[in-house]
Amino acid sequence: MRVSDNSEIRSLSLFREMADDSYDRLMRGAYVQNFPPRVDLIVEGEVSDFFHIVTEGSVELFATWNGRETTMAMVRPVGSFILAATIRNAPYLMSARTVEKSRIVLIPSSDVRAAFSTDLAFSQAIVSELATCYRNVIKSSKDLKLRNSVERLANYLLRQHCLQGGNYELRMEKRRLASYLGMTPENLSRSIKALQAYGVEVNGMAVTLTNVPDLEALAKPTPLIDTKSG
Amino acid sequence: MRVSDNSEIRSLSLFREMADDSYDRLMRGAYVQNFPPRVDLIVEGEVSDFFHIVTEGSVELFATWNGRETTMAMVRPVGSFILAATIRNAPYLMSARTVEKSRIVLIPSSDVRAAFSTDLAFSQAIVSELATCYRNVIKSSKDLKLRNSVERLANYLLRQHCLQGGNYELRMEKRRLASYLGMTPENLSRSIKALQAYGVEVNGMAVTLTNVPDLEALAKPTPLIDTKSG
DNA sequence: CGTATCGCTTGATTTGAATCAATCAACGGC
DNA sequence: GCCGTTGATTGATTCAAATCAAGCGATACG
Repeated sequence: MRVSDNSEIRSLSLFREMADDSYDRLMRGAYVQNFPPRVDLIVEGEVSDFFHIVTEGSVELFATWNGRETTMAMVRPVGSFILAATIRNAPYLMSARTVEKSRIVLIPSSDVRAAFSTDLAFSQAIVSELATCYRNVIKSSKDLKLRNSVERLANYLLRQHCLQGGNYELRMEKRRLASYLGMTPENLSRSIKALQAYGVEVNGMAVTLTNVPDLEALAKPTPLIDTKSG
Repeated sequence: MRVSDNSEIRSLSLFREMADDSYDRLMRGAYVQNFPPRVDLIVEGEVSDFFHIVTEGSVELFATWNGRETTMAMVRPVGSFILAATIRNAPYLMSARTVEKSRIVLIPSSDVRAAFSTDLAFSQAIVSELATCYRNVIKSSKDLKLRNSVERLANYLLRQHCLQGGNYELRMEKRRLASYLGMTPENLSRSIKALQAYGVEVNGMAVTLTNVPDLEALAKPTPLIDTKSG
């Protein structure tokens, strides 16, 4: 299948408004690749070769320093990553690895930069995308600096409840969730236990919230932190 | 003075490449205002009316939740803030207040959006600016999640040493610095004391680093966290 | 089928950081 | 010059979270 025929990609807000010829030119150099789980896709510090789009599976973005590692984000279909490094032609700030078997579209960074320097609609879509990403990172910074670990977990569970509805699945291993939320796996276990008093039931990957009002009273969610858009 | 005559602003990377007529049109609706210290310029949650540029003084960006408050950034001449909210026409995620007597240029948000939808050069400059901002926030997120408070302080001191050179000034109150670094004022005091063993001397606002190699050995700075660009 | 592995949980303990409390120094206003 | 306020420091204490250690349960595998 040619990448340019992939309507899933074409309908992404990033590409939706692009002129047909710019889009086709951009996708001419792109290719699709399948990866098994636990494969390193990019390593922080390397210079950006490709812009990545996840069409199947899931990818973990993480960062390391001084032997420590932390999960920064999970990217699921259809989502992209490392747009800013691509645009700036700068080194990646995060590493990426597949969590499950995944299907990734790779678009040469230079093609992305070429397209955005000629196509106004694409340039504007990138502005919009970057502004959204930026605001989302600001939100997680606020989450980290203003809340303790139980509060972060409570708000995370409510956000997922809102996105997935009713009884839902934790869509990542608890160890990864712990790292994403900025705590240890041990502490995540204890935090879950602490939230049982607020109607949180977690069995393996299955989550049930039996008392949303109480949980919200504790979590105090606000759109200025908890509504992730884009 | 007409704002459009202000070459300081014109020479910002954001406006440098703009066509003359777009720039003039954009600045026609702009105005300059002087504020005393401790004035609230914007409050988080409000919808973006103006894009702000600091030409004199300094502005603190901070965020609040549930009665807590944290300093997110300091903006100094010539720097801008709240570009993403302006672009997205979305509520501010942070509040801003003047720290000293400050001179601020205010550009109506709608004018910024109008300019960027017609001027490709401006649109590209915004892409570049947002990508930089985004990467800078990712860096501070990594700083927060991967380092403890002494390590964050040590790296902060080294970054400032690099920017300001030799013996330099802490350009903000210690209480604000503490909040920015994600710790209490008491703990900042203790962290400074702990770094005396690594050649850090702090007298009031004056900082002297007498043993940079040792401090670097402790701090382990990396461009992937500590080189803030833009 | 047993057993090795891995992730999760639980309890005990330590540690880093916040809080509480008191003092001190600098500054501005009267 | 003298308070009153504000920010910085220091010490004592508390608390949240990390670490250490052990056991559990599921899954993979020889």
